[in-house]
Amino acid sequence: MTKDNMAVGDQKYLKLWVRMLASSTRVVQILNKRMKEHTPLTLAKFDVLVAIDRAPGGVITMSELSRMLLVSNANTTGMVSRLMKDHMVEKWALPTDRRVYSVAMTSEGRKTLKHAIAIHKGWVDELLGHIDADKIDDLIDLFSGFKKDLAT
Amino acid sequence: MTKDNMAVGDQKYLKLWVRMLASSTRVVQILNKRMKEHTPLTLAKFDVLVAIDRAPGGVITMSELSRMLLVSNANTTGMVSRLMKDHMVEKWALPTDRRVYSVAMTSEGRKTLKHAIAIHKGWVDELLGHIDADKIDDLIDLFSGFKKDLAT
DNA sequence: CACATATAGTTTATACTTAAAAGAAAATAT
DNA sequence: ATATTTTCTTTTAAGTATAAACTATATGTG
Repeated sequence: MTKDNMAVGDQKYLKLWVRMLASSTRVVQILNKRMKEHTPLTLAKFDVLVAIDRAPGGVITMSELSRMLLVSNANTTGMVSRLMKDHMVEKWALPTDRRVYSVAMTSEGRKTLKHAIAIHKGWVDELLGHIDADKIDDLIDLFSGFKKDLAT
Repeated sequence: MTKDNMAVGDQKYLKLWVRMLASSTRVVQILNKRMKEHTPLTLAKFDVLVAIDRAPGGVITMSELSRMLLVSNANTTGMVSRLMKDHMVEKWALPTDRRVYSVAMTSEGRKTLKHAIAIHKGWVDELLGHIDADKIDDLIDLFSGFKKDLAT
């Protein structure tokens, strides 16, 4: 049964969306609160460091960072500025194209991230732990399916 | 298989969480953009109006609104202020307890919401439409399960 | 009554987010 | 060569979110 043959007045997709959004909002709130309590990072700053860490060589441009994080370039400018003030990352213009900036972690950033990754994983395992493990692969596939279609 | 007997180094919960968060973030971005294009509301303002609409008699206090929306009281103050400036809601102190404020929609708010609800439902059906309908009840149960445990 | 405590809401300071406009540098087209 | 366009990033203005401090009111308790 797809959208096409759903009964008029059926609210199932809406109900699912409301609960899914409430769940992820709540998990984000908890992860953010714990991250602030246990590290010098916020969840948003953690996400930036993870994206830099995953880039080849640990170096990434501002635009690539925006794409990874699903945020605007304007937001990336602000996040990187705040992380520079925190001495977690550094940034320099490419000599070959001075419009482009490279961003990388400082040693303090790498050390902070290493700790944060470990405790973050534990929290996620805890907060999602009620989900049956034999359902997880299906769910991963389900959410992967969102990526494709979703143009604005 | 629960968290207790998961293999060391298993990243399945983390992978699931990353995809779930990316999916809901993307859907929120799209819904917000469309809401701003097609109504005088943002998605956050829409959520406030929906919560008021669901309250008995269409009247709700600031604190109840905060609980419904899973946001801080401070944020509710700001949201309601902006919606008052838009002439979508009104607010008055209870005569029996002047600390407490009642919030309700104006007729303009109700008219705007009615239109917004209809088009929002269509967008959700579209954006979640790739999910098999026979999985939906299970998924609703799954996300309902998040609510219970999740203390900070 | 007076004083302590609790409750409802707002203010302030800060962080994160976007769209739109602007700036700077590079690429392309005369 | 120079003008135009494109690309990369930042700035600006506004909205959304929180914690912590504060105001106002209500409710004890002696």
